[in-house]
Amino acid sequence: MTTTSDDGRDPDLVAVQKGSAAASELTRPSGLDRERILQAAIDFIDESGLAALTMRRLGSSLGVEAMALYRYVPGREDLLDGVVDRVVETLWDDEDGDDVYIGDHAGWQDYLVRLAHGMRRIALAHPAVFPLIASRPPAAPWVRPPLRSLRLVESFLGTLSEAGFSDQAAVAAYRAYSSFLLGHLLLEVTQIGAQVSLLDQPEGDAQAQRETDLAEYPNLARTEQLLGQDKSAAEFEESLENLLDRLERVLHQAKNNDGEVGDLA
Amino acid sequence: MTTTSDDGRDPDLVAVQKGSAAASELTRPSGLDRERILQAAIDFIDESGLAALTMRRLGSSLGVEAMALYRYVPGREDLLDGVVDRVVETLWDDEDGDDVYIGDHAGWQDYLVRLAHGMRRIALAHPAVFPLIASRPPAAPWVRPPLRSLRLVESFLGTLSEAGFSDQAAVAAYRAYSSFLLGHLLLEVTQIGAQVSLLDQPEGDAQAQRETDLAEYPNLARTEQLLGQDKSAAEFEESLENLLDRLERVLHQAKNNDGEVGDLA
DNA sequence: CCCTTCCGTTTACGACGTAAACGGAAGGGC
DNA sequence: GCCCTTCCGTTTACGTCGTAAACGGAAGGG
Repeated sequence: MTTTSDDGRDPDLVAVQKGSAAASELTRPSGLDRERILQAAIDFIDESGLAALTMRRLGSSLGVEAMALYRYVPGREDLLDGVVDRVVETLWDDEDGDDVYIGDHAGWQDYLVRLAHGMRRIALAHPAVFPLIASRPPAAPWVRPPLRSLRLVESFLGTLSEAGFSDQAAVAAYRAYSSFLLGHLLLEVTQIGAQVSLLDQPEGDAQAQRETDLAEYPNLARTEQLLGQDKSAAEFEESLENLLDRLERVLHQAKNNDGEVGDLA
Repeated sequence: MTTTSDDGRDPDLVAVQKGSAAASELTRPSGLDRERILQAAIDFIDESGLAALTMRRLGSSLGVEAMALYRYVPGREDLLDGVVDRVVETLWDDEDGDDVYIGDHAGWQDYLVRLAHGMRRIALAHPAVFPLIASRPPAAPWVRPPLRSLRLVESFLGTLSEAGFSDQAAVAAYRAYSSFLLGHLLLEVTQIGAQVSLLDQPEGDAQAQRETDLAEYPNLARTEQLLGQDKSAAEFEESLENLLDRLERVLHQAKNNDGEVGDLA
C-alpha cells in the first residue's frame, strides 16, 4: 500500500539520510551569527515548511527575540536569498563521498553527471527549500535556476569550453541542462510535498472518494497503480543520459557548421 | 541594448498579445461572484505580482471590502487554488485560433504539440501566475504540474493509449512531458520576471558594476552576449521535438519487450 | 572611573487573514 | 400595507506578521 518502491538503491537519497545529524540544541548560549541564523532557517524550513518560517519563530528557535536577527540580516527577503545561497553552496564542500567533486573530473560528461547528482542530492535533502531555489528571481537574468551562482555557471561554461564546445553550443547546453534539472527536481520535491500533505489530512473516507472520482476517468483508473509508482531515480538517470547524448552529437558535428540558430534546445 | 531578439515570430506570444483586452473598469456595480473574483485576482497578479495580492487590495479592486470576498471564497489559499484552476482551464475554451484544440487532433504528436503550445501560451499570458501553477501541491500525488487536472491527465493518457502506447509507456511519457514543460516554462517566466524586476531598480552604475564582477569569470564575460539572447521559442520547439522522437522510438519498439523499468525518462 | 561600542530587548505601528456581529435591501406570505 | 426571512456587503475586532526606533546592560579601553 506504500507508494515508494524500494527495489533499487538511490545514492542521492542515501547521501541525504547519512547527512542528517545533530539537528537542534534548544536555547543556545546566544552566540548569534549570520551563518548560524541561515542554518537555523534552513533547519526550520526543512522541519516545518517555508510558510511557517517567521522572524519571531526563527528567533525563538535560536533562543532570541525576532529583532535580534536584524543585526545580521537586512530583512526576511534577504534571509531567504541567503538560505538559497547557503544551500546551493553545499555543492562544493562535500567531496567526502564518491560523488560530486566539481573541481576535478574525468571529462565533461562526468562533470555534468556529478553536478546533476549533486543538485539532486540538495533537492532531496531540502525538499521544502528547493522551490525557493527554483523560483526566486536570479541575480542576473541569465543565471538560471537551479544553477544559481556566477561561480557555478562559470565552472559549467569553462568545462564545456575546454572540452571543445563552441560558445554557442556551451550556452545552449547550459540552458537545456538547467531546464532539465529544474523540471525534474521540482517535480520530484513537489511529489514529496504532496505525499506529506496528504498524510496530514487523512480525511477519513479518502479511499472511497478517490474511487468514486476516478469512475469518469477510465484511463486514470486503469493506470492508477503505475501513476503512483516512484521511478524518479531511474527517470532522472535516463533523461540525463539522453541529454548527454544530444550534447555529444552537437559536439561531434560542431566543426561543420557555425550557424547561430537551433544548435540545441 | 535590449535583451530580446525580434528576428522571429513567436506564435504563443502573439496569441498572448491578441488576448489582452478590456482589463479593468473601476468600481463595478458590485455584482459579486466567484468567477468575477477569480478573474480579478488573475488580473491583479498579472499586473502587480503575487506578493502584492491581499484580500483587502483584491476587494478594493472590485469596489468592495475584503470581507465581502469570503461569501464566495473560503480563504486566501483556496482563492489561489481557484486562480490556478481557472488559468489552466483556459486551455480548453480557446479553439478560435489555429492552435490548441485538444478535443480533436491529427495523431498523438499533433496532440502533444498543441498541448505544449497551449501551456506555453498560458505561461506567457500569465508569467506571474505560472509559478503558482508550478509549485502549488497537486490534488493527487500523481497529478503533476503543470498538467493540473484529472481531466487533462485523462485526456493525455487516453490519447497515447489510443495511439498504441502501453500503459507503462504512456505513464512514463506523461512524466517526461510534465518535466519538460515545467522546466522550460518555469525558466522562461522566471527570466521574464527577472528582467522586469531589473528594470524596476536601475541602480545607477549597474553597467560598471557588472563588468567589474565579471572580471573573475572569463567564460561568463566572453559569452555574456550569447547568454543574454532569448531563444526560448526555438529551444522549446527543439526540446519538444526531441521528446517526441524519444516517444516515437519507444512506441515503435514496444512490441518486443514488456520490461517494467526504464522504458523512458 | 567613565565613556564608547556592541548587541539583544522592549515597545510600537501599520498591514495582514479572518471570525463574528451588524444592518439594510429584496421579496414572498398574510 | 406589513412583517419576517434570506441574502450580502460592512463594521468591528483579534492575533500575527515584518520591522523602525528607542532602550538598556555588558564589555573594554582611556
